[in-house]
Amino acid sequence: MKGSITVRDVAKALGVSASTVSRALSSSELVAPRTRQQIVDKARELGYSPNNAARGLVTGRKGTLGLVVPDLENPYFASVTKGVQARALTAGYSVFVADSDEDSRVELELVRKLKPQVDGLILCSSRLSDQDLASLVHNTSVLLINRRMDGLPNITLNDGEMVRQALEHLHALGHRHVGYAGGPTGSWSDRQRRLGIEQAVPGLDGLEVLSLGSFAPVFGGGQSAADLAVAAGVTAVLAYNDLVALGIVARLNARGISVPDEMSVVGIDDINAATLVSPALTTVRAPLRKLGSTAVDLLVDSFASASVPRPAETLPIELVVRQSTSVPPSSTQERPSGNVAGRNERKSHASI
Amino acid sequence: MKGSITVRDVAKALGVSASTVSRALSSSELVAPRTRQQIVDKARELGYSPNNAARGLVTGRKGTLGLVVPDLENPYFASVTKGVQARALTAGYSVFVADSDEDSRVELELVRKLKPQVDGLILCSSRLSDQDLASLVHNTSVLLINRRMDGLPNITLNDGEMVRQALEHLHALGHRHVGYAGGPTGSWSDRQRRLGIEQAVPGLDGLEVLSLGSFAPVFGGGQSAADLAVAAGVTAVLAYNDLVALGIVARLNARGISVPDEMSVVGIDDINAATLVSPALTTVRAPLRKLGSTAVDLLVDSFASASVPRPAETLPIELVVRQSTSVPPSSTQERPSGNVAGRNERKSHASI
DNA sequence: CAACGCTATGCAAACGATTGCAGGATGTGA
DNA sequence: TCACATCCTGCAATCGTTTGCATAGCGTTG
Repeated sequence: MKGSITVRDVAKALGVSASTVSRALSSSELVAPRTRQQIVDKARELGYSPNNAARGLVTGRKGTLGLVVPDLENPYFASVTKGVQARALTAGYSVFVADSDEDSRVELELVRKLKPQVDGLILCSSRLSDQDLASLVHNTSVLLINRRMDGLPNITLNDGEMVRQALEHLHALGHRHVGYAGGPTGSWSDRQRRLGIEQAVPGLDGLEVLSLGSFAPVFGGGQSAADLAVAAGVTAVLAYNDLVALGIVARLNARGISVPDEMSVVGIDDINAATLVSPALTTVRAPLRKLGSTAVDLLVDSFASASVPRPAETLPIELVVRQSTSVPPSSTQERPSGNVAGRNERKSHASI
Repeated sequence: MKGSITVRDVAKALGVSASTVSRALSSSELVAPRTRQQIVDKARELGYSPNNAARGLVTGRKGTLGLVVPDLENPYFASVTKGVQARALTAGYSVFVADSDEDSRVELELVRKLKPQVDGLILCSSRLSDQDLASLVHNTSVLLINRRMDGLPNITLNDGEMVRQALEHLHALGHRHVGYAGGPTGSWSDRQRRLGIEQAVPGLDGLEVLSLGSFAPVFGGGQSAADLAVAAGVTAVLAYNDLVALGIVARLNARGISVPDEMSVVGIDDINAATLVSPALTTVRAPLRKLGSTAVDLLVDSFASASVPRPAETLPIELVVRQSTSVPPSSTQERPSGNVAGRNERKSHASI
């Protein structure tokens, strides 16, 4: 900060002017090749690195991006952040990371604070209301992850395809009575997934999907969901995400119910922890890092051609079969906890 | 960004000079109360917000901090990052987060790039060589987490106390033959822990601690360590961190060796995943978020009184007993895999 | 009433990089 | 050898803010 190397220092060391140094390091064609090489070498030798603030002052381009996530400790967002960070680095941006702690008021404050400091803002699974979101559009480039809003560039996962692949897998194993441990109310992704379930069920002969309710998207949420699944008498559970699935598995284990012999469990996301537990979790892999890196690409593209927003992008996903799913217990075998909840009469229909 | 309001706009609107506006909005006492009120009102009315880049250019204070971690997806660093972020927010700083991907060359590049953009840099578990690190000291305020270097403010966990509490716990349960699944060679923390083991063992009657080797601080590292532990014939393993411990537990489970009945396992850190598995991990809790928030405090303090560096700080830790530890199997009971490795003859001595 | 002191304000020079414009060096062709 | 085009390079202004210095205005006091 104090005695840091400036473009002038490099210039003086070579007996050229500051402007030549500046040109040599950016718009390469306007300077003689030999001079340029000398400058580049000298700059590296002196450890020169441009002062972004000063550059931003004249160009308007600040070289920074902002990323707001609900919870850095959630492995989902950690992976997305990692993807954003890596891609931003190669694209020449530094990134401000902010954690809203799942609080929309904090998120709004963060966005306000970050806005004037960045070239663009990435909002991941934003908890902001539509109108708050809309008020940002005017002065800033914003990109949404896991949320859609007209006029804003965004990127989402194919939620419908995720649940379809999971259900197909369970159906193929022979399961006909499946519970869905849903995500938080108001979650855009959860809505998409319930929609996807409704669309997938008719194509899967004899399959019935029962909503177990809405749960916090964390380990504890899964623990509560587990008991409801047992009570409902389903043979398999599809969870909103891996953390919920892990909670379910843990709770079933604790109750002495074997996974997958007595109950199959499928997660979504394929976070790292999915392989750390036993049985390892069958899940639908979401390319989380790619979600982050693509977000950066789209945002940076939108700087160049602000007028032509790319169509909303959807990333491909993939089922990963591990040890938490298997064929259902033979129908003659009695379930330990009994089947108290009346089973839905309708066949081949999701009661979501 | 384009037509944003400047201090000059506010000045013109009131017929005063830009300097007066600047002063009114910062060093409040130098301007007449009435004028100041007018300026403040007008500024708010026009929606003025200062351009941080321009301010940073002249004051040198940029209002930003930089944080470099080896891997954002590692829950350890995710928690530290969360702590840093939260504390920086209340202290009025935005924070650049960068992920070095465990690569010291990448880390050096990141540091170079971040250095001129921030008021201070927090390096967590830096992989940098001492000389690279030393070269940064000159121009920048740097704070080290989990590493000590003379002249640099730093904060570390009490590694010696961590292993001591873990060993005391195992000793109290009756274990006398304990393996240590160590961290990566060259890790400052691992060295401290081995030192701590040597110091703790003499006080624990009859205890013998055997080094199982050095392992990558991840799940896979633990899996390899597990087999060595069984071969060494120990009744308990202390792991370098929770991820290693989880790997050990998983591998033992896979081999049909019961934890904790046949082998006890203790981790370090208490990451979230420690409770997600079964058996839940007994571990030594490290206050990771506090590690991050304290780091910010120390760094910001160092801005004010650069000449008086605070003494190196060490955070308290705490043993958390869960289900992965128990009394050792009775000595008459034969271990499944036999005890092939000759047991160290020395009593009450760590062969670390 | 004059001289002095204090306070509030303006002027202008920075900070470091970029960029339009002008001018110097060089080479080519007549 | 001269004119002219071409290609590099330097000068200087600029971005928005802060801040040392100068000064105008005012009140106070002897």
